[in-house]
Amino acid sequence: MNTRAKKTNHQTPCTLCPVRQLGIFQRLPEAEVIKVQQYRSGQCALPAKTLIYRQGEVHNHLYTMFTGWVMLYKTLSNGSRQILRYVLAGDFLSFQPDARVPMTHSAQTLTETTLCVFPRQNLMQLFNEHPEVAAQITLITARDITLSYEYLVNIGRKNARERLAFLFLEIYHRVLPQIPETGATIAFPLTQEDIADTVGLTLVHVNRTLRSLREEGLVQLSHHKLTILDYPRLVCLAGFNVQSVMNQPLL
Amino acid sequence: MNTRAKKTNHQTPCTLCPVRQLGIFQRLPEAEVIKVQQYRSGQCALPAKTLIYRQGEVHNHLYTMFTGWVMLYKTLSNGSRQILRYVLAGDFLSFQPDARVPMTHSAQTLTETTLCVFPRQNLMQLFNEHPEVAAQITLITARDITLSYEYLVNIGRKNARERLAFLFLEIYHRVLPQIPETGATIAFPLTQEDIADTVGLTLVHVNRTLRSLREEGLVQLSHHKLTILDYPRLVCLAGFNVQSVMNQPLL
DNA sequence: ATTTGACATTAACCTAGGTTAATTTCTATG
DNA sequence: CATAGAAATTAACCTAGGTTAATGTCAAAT
Repeated sequence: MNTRAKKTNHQTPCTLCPVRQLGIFQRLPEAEVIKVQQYRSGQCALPAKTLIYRQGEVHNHLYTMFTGWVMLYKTLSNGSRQILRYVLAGDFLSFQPDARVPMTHSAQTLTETTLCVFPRQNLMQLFNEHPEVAAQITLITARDITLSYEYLVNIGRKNARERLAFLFLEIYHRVLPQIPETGATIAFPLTQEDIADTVGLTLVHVNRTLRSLREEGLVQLSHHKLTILDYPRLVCLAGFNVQSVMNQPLL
Repeated sequence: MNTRAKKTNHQTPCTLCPVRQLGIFQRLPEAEVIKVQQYRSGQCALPAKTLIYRQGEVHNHLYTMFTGWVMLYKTLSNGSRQILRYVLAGDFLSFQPDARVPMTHSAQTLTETTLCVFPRQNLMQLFNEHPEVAAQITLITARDITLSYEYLVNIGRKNARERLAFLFLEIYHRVLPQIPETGATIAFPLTQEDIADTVGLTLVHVNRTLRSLREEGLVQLSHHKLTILDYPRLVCLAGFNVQSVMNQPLL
């Protein structure tokens, strides 16, 4: 967990950034190392399983995902964990209302990850100078809420098979924004325990449910590869709607 | 449901608005009637149980709650319902990334409600002219996500008693931002079915759980009045944290 | 090539919460 | 004040998913 962040040798220009609309962001001269709060350059590369920030601690940076997978989660006093969201290329990270208030959740990399770092202090200045960026941030945040609401429905009102189907479709469409062909495969770095903590089940029941989905020829998940076998039936089972999962255009 | 919105006789000046930070908003010459899309003045009063907008339909207005209770919810194809959030005085309503995309959830009044209406078209203009407002909107949105994440934990990783305890504390603190004395009572317009659809249980089990909480002297809920009997034990049971529920100051 | 620890898999058993359905308040309305 | 519909309450029974625990598989590290 104490691994140092590495400044990437090759600094991608923001014009090539997956978050193109945020290209107005100035590259910043410094970044940070996890936890230790040490400054580095505008992009930083983190190994898998690195804690980016921890629930209950103050954190003063904003990030944009360049590559990799990050999960946001909360830990309860009884030790259980609820995963809130997976952060993928182009997504925002660590946006909370007040910089002085401790983070209400933790963030950890699932895979090797490259982040773009923005010190939080400049945020108000940025809003003043670039209202389009402010609007963009607001829209992205609104999208995040929409997704979060989908998660609420998923956990609150669906059974195990429906919950997994939804999660797979959500992730698929965020990784590859297209309708999958039969047999389409993506990398899927979550463990079955991660899946369980995302959809509000136990890992044992996730395993049972995965078998059931596999036996019915809906999806195949093994060795961290996810294959969509029957997209239409999966969409129907999950009650899935692409809109709720994708970033929307500007208003 | 087709009830007309009434233009309130007495138009409260924005300076007296519960959402003080949004005082920069111009009062607008027109507002709207529900669904029918008919325009009225800047504030409108709605009776209880009125649909403000419906999931799947395009909706072109933004609202601020002046008084009353509104719930946001999604309906599934199997007929079940997940309530996403209760909107109280000072909160935002109907903010979605793209005005052209149909709403992903519905909004309905629980009580008599007064809303302040802002046509969505002016939003980008507003961002340009008043970056402080943009920042404020962004912060409120960020707070909404924080709350939504609490709901995820509540539904995904807590048992029935914990879920209800959390909901009661959340609502209490949003209605009356203070630590309740023993015996403190607030109006609580939700039915047991509403509670069930909020916390991912059935109404029968909500009723059982309410009895259990009452018998242990934690809370009393009857005739739409909620009484907090043992705040400390309730906080402990719910794993409740006030920060996650309240609006934060400006950054 | 082995070891080690993290993941995945399965089975047996159990319980929190769901289902159904009947009965009892409320509360709004004429 | 009578009545009807909505909301609350309760009981009996049931099942989806949880718990525990044993075993198997895989990939990184020596």
